[in-house]
Amino acid sequence: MHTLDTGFLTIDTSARKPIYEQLAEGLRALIARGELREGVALPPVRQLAGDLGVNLNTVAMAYRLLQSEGLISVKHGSGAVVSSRTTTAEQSEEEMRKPLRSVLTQLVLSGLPKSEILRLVSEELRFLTKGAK
Amino acid sequence: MHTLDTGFLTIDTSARKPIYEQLAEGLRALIARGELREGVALPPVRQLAGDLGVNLNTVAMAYRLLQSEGLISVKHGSGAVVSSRTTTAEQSEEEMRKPLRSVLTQLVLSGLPKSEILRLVSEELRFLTKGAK
DNA sequence: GTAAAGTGTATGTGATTGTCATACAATCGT
DNA sequence: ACGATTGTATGACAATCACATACACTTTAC
Repeated sequence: MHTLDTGFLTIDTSARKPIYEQLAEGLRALIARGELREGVALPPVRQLAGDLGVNLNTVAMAYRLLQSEGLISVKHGSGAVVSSRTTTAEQSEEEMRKPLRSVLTQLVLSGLPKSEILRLVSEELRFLTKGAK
Repeated sequence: MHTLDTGFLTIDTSARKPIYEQLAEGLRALIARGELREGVALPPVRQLAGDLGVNLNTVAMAYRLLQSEGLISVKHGSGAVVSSRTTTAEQSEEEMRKPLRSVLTQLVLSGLPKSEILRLVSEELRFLTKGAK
């Protein structure tokens, strides 16, 4: 498994999912958990790219994606800053359910009992909302 | 939103996710819920492809993917049959957690309260394990 | 104030991937 | 056996991803 890591972020270059997507996902998690709070500056694209060993444009793409979700504010010449802890673009309930259903289906098919799945979910949720203000 | 539909399966051609992946996902869900039970034959690739308006190879790719997960058995000349209700390849706990965390993160960032998320999860889980034997 | 350093952005290239059209091969029914 | 029905393999084309490089905006130092 080809993985790149900075301590805060881990990406798997052999995964089907694009690097810039994995990066956005990792940053999203950090923002959700409050490890990157509103107003905090994200590392410059070159620095993060260098740390991970990927191209700076790949990082830039992740930043633009997060910006389009309303989570960060990117400004040419200055940098990127966490701007919010909630996404702006609101999605329909069905759009939220579909990925959830997909993940739960996988867990069910893997043979995990319902109770164990619920335990996993609760644990992850607790972790995610730990740093809530 | 460009969507193709057969009543049982719905795919979104404008989505980032490949069609064959969406197809596999939909079929996985049908198997998990027990709407496609062990021994039942899947539609021929040409039929499903025709119904959806996609290429037969796209459907064939989905079938091969499901076969590699141990859910169905595909045989040249005969067809594809549901072979199991649990995936064979077992994944580490971390491999199962990662997609779950990603989905939950999205839900949290969308502003949904923890209680509401748990309700969603329970509801989907109940639906998924409804047709359990 | 202006230059240099530091920041994100735009452009173009090669490799990979997704979807398709078409031809091939295995199995089943009669 | 033969034809019909099924999955499979091959090759073409477009879209996407990650990269190298050059560009443009902001801040800092002096």
